[in-house]
Amino acid sequence: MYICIVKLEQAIQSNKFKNQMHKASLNILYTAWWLKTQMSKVLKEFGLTHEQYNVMRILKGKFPDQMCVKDISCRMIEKSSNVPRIIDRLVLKKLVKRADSPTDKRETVITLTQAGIAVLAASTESINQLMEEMVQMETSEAQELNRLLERMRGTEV
Amino acid sequence: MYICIVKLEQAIQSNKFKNQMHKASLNILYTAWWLKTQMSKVLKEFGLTHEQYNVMRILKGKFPDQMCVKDISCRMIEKSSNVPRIIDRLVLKKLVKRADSPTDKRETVITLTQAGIAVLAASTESINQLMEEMVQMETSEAQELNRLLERMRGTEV
DNA sequence: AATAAATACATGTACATACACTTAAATAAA
DNA sequence: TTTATTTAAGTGTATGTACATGTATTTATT
Repeated sequence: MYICIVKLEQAIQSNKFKNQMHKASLNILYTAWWLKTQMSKVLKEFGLTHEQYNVMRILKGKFPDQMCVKDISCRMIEKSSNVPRIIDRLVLKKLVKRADSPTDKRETVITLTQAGIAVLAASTESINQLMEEMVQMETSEAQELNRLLERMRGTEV
Repeated sequence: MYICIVKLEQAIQSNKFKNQMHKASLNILYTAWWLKTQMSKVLKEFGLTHEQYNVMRILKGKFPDQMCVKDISCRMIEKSSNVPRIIDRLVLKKLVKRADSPTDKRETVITLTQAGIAVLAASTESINQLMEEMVQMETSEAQELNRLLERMRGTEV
């Protein structure tokens, strides 16, 4: 049970925005923080961080194939994440395993373990449930939101 | 000069989205990361991090009045930021000064220094310029984006 | 074939986040 | 007034980010 502060003005106690665009950029940063915080609360019950979960989701996308670090990296939402170290922690928890690549000795290849698959399935179930409870939005609205976000990023300078 | 990867599908090399809502949440996280990265590149020229800049902007909002740590904290975009430590670094760079509160001995009060004001003004100028070059968006679109982001957060569970 | 360049990953450091805990001071309760 | 509670700030630790550097290996060049 939680109450969400809807308005950005309340959330950051300010209404001094240069223009709607400036407000939108702060709104995106705040909404991303809010999303991550809500999701992290759920993931914590499974002993996972948001980033560890992201790596596991990526691995699942190719499972049962192995993936090398760079292929995981380029699929991360936050590109400058330090994937080797996130993997270190997943290995310690025995949720993934790391091995030398047979084709390229520079690479290490990663796969989910059976434990990893189980934890991922359970946590994904909880995350999906959270999203359904938390976000009440029409598909058409979500679609428009996607369009506007890509419009925002979609320029060449 | 840079080229921005517009589409989320390209950015995270995936098109397996549960639904538009799921895609929208990834899109927000990715756009926030993209925004922060672009802004950080500019701020780096001034020796500032994104978070240090945020604290300085908040201080400017009340200048020349002093602000205590909790009043800064509750205005931060990312609420769990550790403001005392961000202030530590700004003090080291002599961009803000810290003093004991005269009215409440538990509090410390913070103000921008003259150097802080100058650095903030110059960096804000660069940030505004970046935003204008980078984002080509109509006011009406930005307004709609703000509406949808608040719609997304606007639920009680 | 020998050397140079590029690539893949790991590691080091400064900064930040998330969260628990400590300490001192202010406020409320007895 | 004394004690208990709450509050403000600071500190400690694990994790992550951003970026530079190191090391081994592969690919390209001569």
